[in-house]
Amino acid sequence: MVPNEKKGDTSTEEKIKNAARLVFHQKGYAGTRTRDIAEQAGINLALLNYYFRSKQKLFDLIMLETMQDFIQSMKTVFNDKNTSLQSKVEAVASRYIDLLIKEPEIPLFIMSELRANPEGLLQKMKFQEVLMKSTFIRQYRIEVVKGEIAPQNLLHFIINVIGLTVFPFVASPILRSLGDLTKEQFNALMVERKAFIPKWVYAMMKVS
Amino acid sequence: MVPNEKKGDTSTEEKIKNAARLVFHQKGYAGTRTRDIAEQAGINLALLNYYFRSKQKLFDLIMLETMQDFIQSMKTVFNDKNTSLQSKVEAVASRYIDLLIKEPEIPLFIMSELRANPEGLLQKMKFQEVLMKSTFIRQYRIEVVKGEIAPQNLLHFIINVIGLTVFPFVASPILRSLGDLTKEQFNALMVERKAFIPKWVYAMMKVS
DNA sequence: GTCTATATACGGATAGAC
DNA sequence: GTCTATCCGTATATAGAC
Repeated sequence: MVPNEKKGDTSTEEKIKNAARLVFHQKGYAGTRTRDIAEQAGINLALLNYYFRSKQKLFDLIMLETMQDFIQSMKTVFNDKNTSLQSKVEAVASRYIDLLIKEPEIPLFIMSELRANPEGLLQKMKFQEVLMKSTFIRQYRIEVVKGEIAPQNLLHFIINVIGLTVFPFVASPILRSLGDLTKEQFNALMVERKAFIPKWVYAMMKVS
Repeated sequence: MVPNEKKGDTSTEEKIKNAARLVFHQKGYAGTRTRDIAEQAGINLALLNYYFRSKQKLFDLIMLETMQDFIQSMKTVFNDKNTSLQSKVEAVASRYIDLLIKEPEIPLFIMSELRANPEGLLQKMKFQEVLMKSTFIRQYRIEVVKGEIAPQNLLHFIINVIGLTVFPFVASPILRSLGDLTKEQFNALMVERKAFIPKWVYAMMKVS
């Protein structure tokens, strides 16, 4: 029987990767047992080592892919020369919120694992280069010069856009408990924010 | 030799607790080895179990204390009937930023550990009651009625205040890498935010 | 109360049959 | 490629001497 490796996610290797992504995202590296992954994938524990050599190697792979997905999805938006700064903020908020409704554990996963591994991955991803040299940032600087935006530190702007978008997902257990919200009610609240965030950010950035 | 139990942190029990707090906050429950705690405390591993029975019991204690400290420090602010809403936002931002500069790992610690343990602690802490029945929230509602604030969902207001304050500390590895900042430069940026956040929040909340 | 030595359990990884 | 059985290091926890 030839395994259907091209059909997408049915190959054993893909099943393991998908299971690993799920479990690692939920429990982090230290909290995950290879046995959990094997069970989730519906395969035998030995196969995990057969395909990926070790827990660490499998984790590194998932971590890299996760961060790439998270960044790559924004590169296009940031560097579109045909859209205004404000519409870029709209696009970022909208896309991230859609993504995070599907995979809400990603930010906490990335940030938790990054505290252990300080500089390793961050430089490899050239995070700084991708964002800081983008059209997005150039447009921001232009608006500051034109007086449309108060001349605060650029990082405040970035923190605010990302924070308003991502933070509620990081803190969702607390927020859901505070408002006594179901998962659906919480998600609806996040969808509301898609329209608010660009307006909010612009209002903030007029403040000196 | 009588151990100086009253002198503060010199008793063995306190030494272990302080070490445990430090290590758990940095590495989380799963990532921490009891040996790390013993070493950090400068005591023998067996003493840890002598005083606290198990890793789990010690962790539960630290977790509870950490969350209480985090909430308790705000109860006073939230319920002060003699200060305006805006000055409460100022006080919250200012106090949290001071606290987080001293102990920046706390938010990530709480949120990471909360994703595992869903409802257990949150209800025990009566988070909802403390905040939702506070003077802070009553004043917010009054300003909405008076038309000073656009009638958005109350949770957006809370998410925004807390998010703008806490998020940068959660994401600090990424942000520091983005801006190529030393710890000191990062902290200075956070101090700047003390003054900005109340202004920003007010500007946002006028937006419909 | 504090130590050394040790029991016990658990998790990652491999050997080897099929 | 996939399984069962097992090895072996590591981590929590306890026993027992001092």
